[in-house]
Order: sequence, then C-alpha cells, then structure tokens
Amino acid sequence: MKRRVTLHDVAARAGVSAATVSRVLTGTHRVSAETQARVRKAAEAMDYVVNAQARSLVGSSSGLVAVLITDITAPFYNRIARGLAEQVGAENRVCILSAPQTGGLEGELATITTLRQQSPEAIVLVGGVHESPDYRKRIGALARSLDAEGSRLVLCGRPAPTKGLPATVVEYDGEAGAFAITSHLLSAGHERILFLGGGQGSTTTKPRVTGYRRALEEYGIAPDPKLVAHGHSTRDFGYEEVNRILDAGSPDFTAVFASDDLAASGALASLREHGTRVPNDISVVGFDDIPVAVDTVPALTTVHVPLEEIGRTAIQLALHRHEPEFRNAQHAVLGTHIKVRDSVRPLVRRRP
Amino acid sequence: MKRRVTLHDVAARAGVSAATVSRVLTGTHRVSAETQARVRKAAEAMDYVVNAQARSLVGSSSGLVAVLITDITAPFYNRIARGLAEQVGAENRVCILSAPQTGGLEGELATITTLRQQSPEAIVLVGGVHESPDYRKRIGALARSLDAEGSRLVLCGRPAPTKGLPATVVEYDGEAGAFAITSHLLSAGHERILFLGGGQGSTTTKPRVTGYRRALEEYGIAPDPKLVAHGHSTRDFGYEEVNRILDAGSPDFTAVFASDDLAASGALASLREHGTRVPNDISVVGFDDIPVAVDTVPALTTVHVPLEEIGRTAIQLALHRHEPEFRNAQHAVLGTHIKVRDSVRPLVRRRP
DNA sequence: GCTTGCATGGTAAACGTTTTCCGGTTCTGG
DNA sequence: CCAGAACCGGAAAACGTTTACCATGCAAGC
Repeated sequence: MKRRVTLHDVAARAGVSAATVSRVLTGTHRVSAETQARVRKAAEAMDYVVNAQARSLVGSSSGLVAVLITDITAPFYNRIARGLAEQVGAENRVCILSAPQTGGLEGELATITTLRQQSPEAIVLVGGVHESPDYRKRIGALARSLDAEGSRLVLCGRPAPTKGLPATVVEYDGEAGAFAITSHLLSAGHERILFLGGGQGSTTTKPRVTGYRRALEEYGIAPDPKLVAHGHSTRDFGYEEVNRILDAGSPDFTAVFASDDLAASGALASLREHGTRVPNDISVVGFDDIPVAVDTVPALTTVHVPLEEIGRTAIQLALHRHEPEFRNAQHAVLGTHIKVRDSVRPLVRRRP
Repeated sequence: MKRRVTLHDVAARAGVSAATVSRVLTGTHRVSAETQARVRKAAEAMDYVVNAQARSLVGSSSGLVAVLITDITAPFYNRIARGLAEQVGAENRVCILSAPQTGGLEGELATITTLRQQSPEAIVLVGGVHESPDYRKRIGALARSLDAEGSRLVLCGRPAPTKGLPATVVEYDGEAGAFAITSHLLSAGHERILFLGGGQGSTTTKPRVTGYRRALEEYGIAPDPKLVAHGHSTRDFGYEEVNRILDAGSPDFTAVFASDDLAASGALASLREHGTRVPNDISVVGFDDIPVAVDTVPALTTVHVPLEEIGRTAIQLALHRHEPEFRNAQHAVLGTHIKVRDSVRPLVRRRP
C-alpha cells in the first residue's frame, strides 16, 4: 500500500534513532558532522518530507495562516490577497484559503469553523461586510475564542466591530479618500454629483458616502438624497443603473462618483453607449484604483487604496503581536490618495 | 497558558470517554440519543473545534488540496483559482495556497516541498511554464513521488511533460483557439498579422503561435518571422512593443493578434495614443477573454478560455481518480471559442 | 586514578484524534 | 427462561513528530 516515508525509515537507513534524524533536520541539538552527513544523505535518497501535521501536533505552532476571501476574482480582494500571501511566505508560514459559502454571516461563520480546525496562527477576514448587531456579537465571540487558543482574528479592510477586541485590524481611510475626490469634483465646479453603487449598510460603502457628504457640506451644498444610488459594487450595477437613469431622461447631475472602479467602468460603458461624452459632458471618478482604471476610456481618475500594503501589514502586525514594537499597534489605518487621470473636466457653467 | 479545548475536556464535562465524543461528532458509530445530546451540549458550551492535524495524523486523508499559483492578481490565474477553490469547497476539502518563490524552476520546487509537508491530497500547478529538459525530469520525479504517497500531481492549463506520468492534467485547446481567431482575421482580408507577446518557450505561448502559423499556411500565406514579437504576457509589454514599432515608422501589418488580452489592452492604448484607430485602421484580437476585454475601447474580439471550468474539472478528476468513471479520464482538453466583439473590421483593399 | 563535564545520541513520553477490540446491558425469538 | 443478537460505550493502540531526560564515552583537572 501507498505509504509515506517517515522519520523512522530514514533513521533505519542511516543507522541512527528517529530522534537524531529530527535533530539533524531541525538543527536544534548538536550532532556530529559525520552523523549529520549520513542522515542527510539517507533523507535525500529516500525523498523524505516531514509531516507537518505530526510536527504541529507536538510543537506549539502550525505555521498556518487562514485567509477568508469572498471572491478571489475581484481585483480589490485579490490585491489584498497578494500582499497577504507575500508576507505569509516571507514569515515562513503557509496560507490556507477559503471562500465563504454563500449565505451571508452564517456561511462566513461556517467557513471560519472549517478553517479553525486547522489550528491556524491567525484567521484573516478580507473585505467589507454588512454590519448587524448579530455580526458584532458573533465576531466578538470569535475574536475572544481565537485569542483564548493563542490564535488571532485579523480584519483586513474592515473596521473593528467593537472597541477593545483582541483582534488585529488594518483599514484604509476611505472617508478621507471620498472627501478628497469629491472635493476634487467640487473644485472643478461640479455641484450635482451622483453617488453610484455600493451596498447600503456595507462597511466599505459607509465611509465613502460619509466623505462624499462631508465634502458637499463643507462646500455649502446640501446633499441630495436623490443623488445617492446604492446597489452593488459591480460593473453590471454601474452599467444598469446609469442606463436606467439615462433612459429616463436627461441626467440631473454633471459628475458621477462611483463607489468603486468596477461600477465606474460600467457607468462609463453606459454613458458611451448613450452618446454622452466623458469627461466633456459628464465627469466620472471611481474608487480603489484597480487595474481596469487605466484601461477604461478615458482612464479613470480615482482614489488609490494601498491594497497590497494592507495585506502585508495585517500579517506583520498579527504574527508579531507579542513583540514590544507591535504590541500596541494592532490597529492601523493606511492612507489613501487621489490618482488623477483623464475622466474629470472642469464644469463649464451654462449661465455664469 | 493558552490552550485549546480538546476531546478529553469535552468528554470530562459530558461524563463520557473521549471515544464517545469522537463518535458523536463524526457519526461513525451508534450512540444513544441521550448521550449524544449531552455530548453536543458540552461541545457547544466549550466551543470545541476538532484538531485537523490530529485527525489527519491518525486518519488517512488530510482533506487538504495544495494550489501553487504564480500571481493571484492575474485574471487568467485567479479565474482558474476560483474554479479550483469552488470545487475544493464542494468536495469538503480545504485549499492551501502558495505563490512560488521567485527563482524559476528551483523556486517552484522549493515551494512545492513546503506544500508537500502538509500532506495534501493533491498538488495543483496552475499556468504555463518554460519547459526545459530539467523541468521535465524534476516534474516527472515529483509526480511519481506524490503518487507513491497516495497524493496526486495536477497540471492546470499546462501540458503533461511526459507521456504516462501519474498526474492529472487539464488543458484547453490553445492551438485551436489561435487557429480560429487567426482564420477570423484572414477571412476578413488581413494577411499581415502581427503576433504580439508571450514568452518564447512558454507552454502557453507555443500552441498559440502554432495555431497562428497553421492558419496562415492553410490560407497559403508564408508566416513572416518579422511579424512575431515575443516578450511577456503583460499589458506593459503590449504597450511598449507597439510603441516601439509605431515610433519606428508606419506599421507593416493590418492586424494584431496579441497572445493574451493583457498585451492586447496595452497595444490598444499605444495605438490610440498614436492616433491609429481600432478597428478602422488596424484590427486587434486577444486571447483568454478576461474581464478587461469588455472594458477596452473598442471591446476586444478574443478567444474564450473556460478558465473556471478548468479549475473545477481538475479538482474533480484528481479527487475522484480512483472511481471507475474517472479512472481513465485523467487528461482533459477543454474547448475554446471565439468571442466576437468590436475590435475587428474587414480590410478594405487599397488596390482591389 | 578519580571525579567532573561536555559532546553525542538513544529512550520514551507527549500531542489530540480515530478506531479496534472488547465487555456489559438490554432486546428478541424460540 | 435462555441463547444469541443488537446496542452502547470504555480502554488502549496507533499515527509521526519533538523534546525532556538519561546513558555512554572521553578528555581534562585535581
């Protein structure tokens, strides 16, 4: 029958005990050069590979980091994932990856249980959620459970649901980004700005709307609820929604602030099909600065979010949380900045 | 000290033996309803989570599937990854994911060793590679080692390096796709077609060039080596290379067949910046049908590759390889087809 | 020459499960 | 009323490592 080569097999071939083989391979105990050579040769000849399960059973740490990601295909997520994976590798750990089963919070928690079985050193949750009281309670309990086991909950691009939770959280300043890019539009003379896309209760969307509103107010403009069109963070939503609006008559706005680049690219496509020129007739901006922003025509002015850095930082903070320099730095907020491209033009006033 | 709740802890609280708790939780042995209730209650109260390491140490299978992917950020790869992850979840397994360390074959093999330590039921290699004799030898050895351990090597979007290897391989018909789309251009009157991008020795590029050549020959046109510009499968390469060509004088071709959509999008950008209209002046086609193909202007005519299906199929074939219906179906080649959009126009002959 | 100490390497326990074997109790049928 | 089956649950071995503890041999110090 198929069987894997074990430490004992190597030991037998090298004529030593299993303990000695382990010591040679891990280098934790002095072994004579001669024995070392014999052991290494035997291990190599037999194509020996240690059994991580057995090792982590006796040892204290599994060397695993679990990552839960909604959709590996979405640029926003997979760039965070790249940062995560990179740093996990650099820290000599291995990633275990899972997409939550469909079914919202319940599905997410079910998937987390599966991951928890692997005794990961940390569980990283990537991306925004719809925050409910139930969510707060369950995630809080999860954070405490993990902490009690010596593991760690990590929130990536998602705020902490409660203060004082034993969790590592790395966010980006979505509100500042939204404020900045809305101001960018305002200072170009746009006062009627459509906010397009993003789930209403989502932790991703909320700060973006808040920043948008704050910028308007600071310019002395009362936000018009009719100019906020929530939906999803997808290209399709941007496309359909702008279609709907344009089909209903001439638009009531001079600029669109899409809550993300995907929705923006959909909006762009719809506008083009309706013969509306961007940025001549209507300006469009996005959020996230994902690769598509450079392939749209015109290239999108958007808000850059340091996605990979979010991932890297999250792993760093979480795995080194016991070291003095990171001990009290378990909550990071990374900055965002506008990336100016070609999709905004100053508004030419009809009646100056 | 931090310690995880074990089977014994639950057993103690429920007033039964560890064996009984195990039986209740796995459902492998009849246990009285009453005892079951007690055990479940205790387990729930203590927030018990089984230790997968311990379980897989005694049991036969780890429930892990290892995936090695060069760049989770590349649409070509992450769509395969989504298919893989989806199916892995459906089969009640967990994904472990790794990006190879930089350093070509050596790095890839080092990463594989790390993954091998986790005793995965399969190791999936995603995407093309530069095939060398050394590669063939090492991968062959790997496939045999894994097979001897009861695990499985899976090649995804990459051909088998040798016949008769104990490996599961799922490819797509790149040559047919290239043939079809080149024919599409030819039948629109294009005879001077630039092949753009793709690494020269890469298993991804080779069939595409072959299909391109075969189509030309079938049309009675001798392929012109000067019209093949190898490089990388990136947007940047497409952009730079077309820049170079256009800066050097007026182009010697009427159509571009980019070896992938990324390069095509770069080419499109360069052409636009040079005032060359697509498809009016020059037609452009791509390969892969990744999401950007719909956001470029004009939308790209390209070859659709069933990326997610490749991933799903790979997992299915590999995990069920011992079942009769899959036993002799360990090599699948999935079909490709042209996706017509707006980037091709029939050539108007100067002198008819 | 006898202790002391270091270098080396073996023995065995431990990690948390699953599973085999077995013992005891309760049915069931004759 | 008894033999046997069916049911339930405990004890203990096993999985492949790491590591604490111990044994041996040899050199050095007195």
